[in-house]
Amino acid sequence: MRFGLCCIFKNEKIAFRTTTAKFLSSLSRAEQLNKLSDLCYDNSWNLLQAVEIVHRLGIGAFRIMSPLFPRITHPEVGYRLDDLPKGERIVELLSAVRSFSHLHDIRLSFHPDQFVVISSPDTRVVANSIRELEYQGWLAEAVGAGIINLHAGGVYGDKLSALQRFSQVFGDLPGNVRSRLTLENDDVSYTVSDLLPLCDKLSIPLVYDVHHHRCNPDELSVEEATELAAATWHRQGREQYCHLSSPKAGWGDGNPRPHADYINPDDLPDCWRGRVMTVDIEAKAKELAIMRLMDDICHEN
DNA sequence: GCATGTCAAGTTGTG
DNA sequence: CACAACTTGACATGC
Repeated sequence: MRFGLCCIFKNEKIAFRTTTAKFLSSLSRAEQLNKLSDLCYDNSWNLLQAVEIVHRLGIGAFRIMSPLFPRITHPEVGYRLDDLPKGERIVELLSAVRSFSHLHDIRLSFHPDQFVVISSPDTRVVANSIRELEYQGWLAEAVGAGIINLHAGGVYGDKLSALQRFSQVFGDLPGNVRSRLTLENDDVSYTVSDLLPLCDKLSIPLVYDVHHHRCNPDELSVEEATELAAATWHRQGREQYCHLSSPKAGWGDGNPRPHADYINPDDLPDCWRGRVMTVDIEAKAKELAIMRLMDDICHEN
């Protein structure tokens, strides 16, 4: 079992930068591109540092934050890498990330944020989502990331119609996105059993989030969901990918959805132990939570 | 410096 | 109806 870190660190000195469209719009175009160039260069450099640190810590996967290149798909202040003064040096850094990750078997992934909804009935939302996915597909190719993980989106009163729209848009996505796209069960709407038929039909691997499953259960047990999700990966000869977190407020009274700082080892399903799989750890204490969990598992028995 | 409000974007459930 | 929650706070601004 390999563990994955999501986006940022708690203690390590890695700080990804960002900016706002509002601030950029106060600058001339040349000033915008200069600022964005520095920022994207810094973020690419930090990404290379990040995968090196991850490897040093014995962590086997890393989720890359979506806004690595902030506002790149924004309608007013958006840009292309070619537009940036340091564009070529940025490409070299991305290439270095790919080489390092490949050499040391670090699995890289993306998780587009909540604004990417390809099942929306609103065509503008879908168009924006496709633009964002095209950006992430290109970036994933550049850094050697194999996964772009999405939620199914809203229900809009009818899950089947929503999934039908998902299916149609999926068919029109560029190949570098489609080959990386995965679907994850969420904590309010779509369960593993909601998604499995679509995953089977479109050959989309299913990322099984056990915390979401516990918040939003279906008729499947954790063991069954694990096996059924595994099949969607193994059919393609790929290693299964899952998500794990612990509830900040515990499993008793209160909202179990917010994530705790650390992982309670009891929340790690028994049937995951010893499996060949990747488990992204969604915990506020970031790499510290992963280190502690690996330590806890070591000292069990 | 440091505190505070703001930041492109969607959808749902809760109080 | 406002707001939190979601994979994740960082930055701009004003004192």
